[in-house]
Amino acid sequence: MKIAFLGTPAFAIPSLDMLYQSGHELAVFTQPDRPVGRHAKQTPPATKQYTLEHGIPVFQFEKISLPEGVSALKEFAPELMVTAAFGQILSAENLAVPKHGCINVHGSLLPKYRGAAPIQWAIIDGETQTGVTTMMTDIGMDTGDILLFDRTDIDENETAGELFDRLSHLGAGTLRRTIDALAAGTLVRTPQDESRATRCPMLKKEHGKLDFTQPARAVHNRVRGTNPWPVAYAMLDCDCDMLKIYRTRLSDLPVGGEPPGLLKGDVKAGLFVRCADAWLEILELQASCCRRLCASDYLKGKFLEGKVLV
RNA sequence: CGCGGGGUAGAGCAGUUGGUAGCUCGUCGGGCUCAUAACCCGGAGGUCGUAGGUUCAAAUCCUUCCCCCGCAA
Repeated sequence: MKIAFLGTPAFAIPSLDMLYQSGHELAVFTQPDRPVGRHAKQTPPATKQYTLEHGIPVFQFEKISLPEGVSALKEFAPELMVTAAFGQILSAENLAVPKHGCINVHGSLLPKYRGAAPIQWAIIDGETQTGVTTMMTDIGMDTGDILLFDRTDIDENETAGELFDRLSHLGAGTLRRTIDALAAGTLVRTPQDESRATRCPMLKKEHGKLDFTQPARAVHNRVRGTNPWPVAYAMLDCDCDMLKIYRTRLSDLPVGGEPPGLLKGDVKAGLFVRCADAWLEILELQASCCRRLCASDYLKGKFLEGKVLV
């Protein structure tokens, strides 16, 4: 089948690869190269790199809904469009191009977690199960009819990055089954139950700010859900240094009347921060001057006992 | 040339009124102990990122370059 694939970051790669390996005629539409890193080096998105390695035509538009993008799409004349973490809103004009319409691969069990960061929010909210849904894209934000889905459990310590990776591969399988059903004419469209719909916002840096007056599990979920981006952080009150916290683990250490944010621990025992109801063990962190370290390494050269995170 | 922090034993750090290096952990050996990741004693391990300069003398002052990291984008 002639398919226009619209996707941008690594999440889209397994789906794109599946389509490529299946022998479909592909063209990839993605975002323009963006400045990345400390020196703002222009970097192509993951999907573009894939196309360059496999000789697939690639088009980059700031907004594919503008006339330029629409005409490029029409020129390719796909029978089907597939989107996976594309990052742009499609117009009715875009959607009208392919006769089979547009299938979106979404990282949640719709209608829950519509929007830009479903995987991270599922973890931040402490969900124990999530999945991938394929749906017919319409004008709304992830509101189209559901086609197929796959469920998966979320591990108690799984990070957003790890879940991202798993769901991207799970989604490739869901997409394959969806396209097979489309080709076989057995695809069933199920409207979303609006009463059960939830929407999640795009993640911003501020979403990584930790609040130790919350229960340890909530803090733990925040840490997991914001790794690898934007990454949970807190301030060391004594020297105003920012600590990024990459990994934590729930702990059953006995609690007394300690204030929230209090740190304790040593090289042997590990590093713990007091949350509303319990101590949370900090496993991996990074200060602004230093590289990322596991807590016991960090404690070799620092003495945090009694200091407070805010 | 956007702002800033940093490169010192295997690891994390201290040491900048210049006088060839210390701490914590690890590691090796010994001891204590019913025993131990606990405790005690001792040892090994560093051309202090690179190149050059100032000086009787540089981890420490000046200059070049390389690399790492936080912020901002």
